Amino acid sequence: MPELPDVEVFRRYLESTSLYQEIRRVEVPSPELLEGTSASRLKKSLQGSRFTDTRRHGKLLFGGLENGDWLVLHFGMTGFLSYFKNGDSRPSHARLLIRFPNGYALAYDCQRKLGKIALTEDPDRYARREQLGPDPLGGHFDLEAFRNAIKGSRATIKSALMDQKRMAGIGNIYSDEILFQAGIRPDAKVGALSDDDLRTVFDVMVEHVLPAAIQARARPDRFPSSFIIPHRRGDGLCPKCGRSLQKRKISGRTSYFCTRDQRG
DNA sequence: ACATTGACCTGAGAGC
DNA sequence: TGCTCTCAGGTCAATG
Repeated sequence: MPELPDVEVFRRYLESTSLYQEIRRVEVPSPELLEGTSASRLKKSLQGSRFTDTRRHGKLLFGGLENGDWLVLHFGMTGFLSYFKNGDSRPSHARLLIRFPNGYALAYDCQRKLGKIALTEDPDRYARREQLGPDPLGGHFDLEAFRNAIKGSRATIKSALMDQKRMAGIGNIYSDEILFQAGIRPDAKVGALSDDDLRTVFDVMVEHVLPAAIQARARPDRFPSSFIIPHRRGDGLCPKCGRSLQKRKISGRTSYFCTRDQRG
C-alpha cells in the first residue's frame, strides 16, 4: 500500500499520537527487518528518549528523537502504524513496539516483512545514500526539477514516475492515477511526450493527485469520484466515460488505464 | 538502458 | 467447509 500519500498520513499520525512522550520500552519481535542496526542499539537509542520531530522523504518516514537519532521506517507493501492502548488487541504483525508511560504503544505492523527499520543521525544523508531522488512535495520540486528528473529516460512514463532514483514516493497505484488524470497512457515512452504533456503530468501530480489523496487520508473510499484508484479492479469502469478499464502489465507492474481517455 | 522474471514474505480471495 | 491457486500497492538481482 504505502506510497507517498500513505506515508504522509503515517507521518501525521506519528506526529499526533507519539510526540514528546517518554519512550519507556521498545520491543523488536522481528529483528530481521532491522537494517544497519541491532535490536540492542535501537532500544538503547529509543528507550528513555522521546520523539520531537518527524520527516518524510518519498516512502520513508523519519522519527526524530531528543537525542539526535532518527528512527527510519520503510513500509514495504503492507506496513502501517497503529497507536493502541494496552490490553486492546495489538496489531497482528507488530514488528516494532514502542511503549509509552500512558499505557499506549505505537506499533509498526508489517505483515509481509518487506519493509525495514533503521536508525540514522541525518535523514538527508540517509536518503542520499539510498540514492533517492527529490520528493515531489518537497519545497524545491518545481517543473524544472521534474523535467530534470525525467530527462534521459527511454522507458515508459509509468516506469520513470516509479523510479525512486528519479523522484521518490510514487508507486504502482499513484502512477496509474497521475497518468489517468493527465490523460496519458502508462505505456507511453517518455521520449514521445511533448513539453506540454510533461507539464500536465507535473501539475496533475503536485497540485491535484497527491494533495487530494493526502486530504482523503489515502483512503480510496474517500477519494474524489473522478479518481481511477477506486476502480482498479478486473471489472472496473472508467469514471470519465464509463467503459471498461484496461488491465495490463506495464514495466512489470499491473496497470489500469482507459484506452479512450488516455493517449499513447 | 530497459523490460521481464523471480525472489523475498505472508495472507486474502477466487475457484473448485 | 476446505483445499489449491493466483495475486498483491515495494525493492532487488539476474537475465535477455
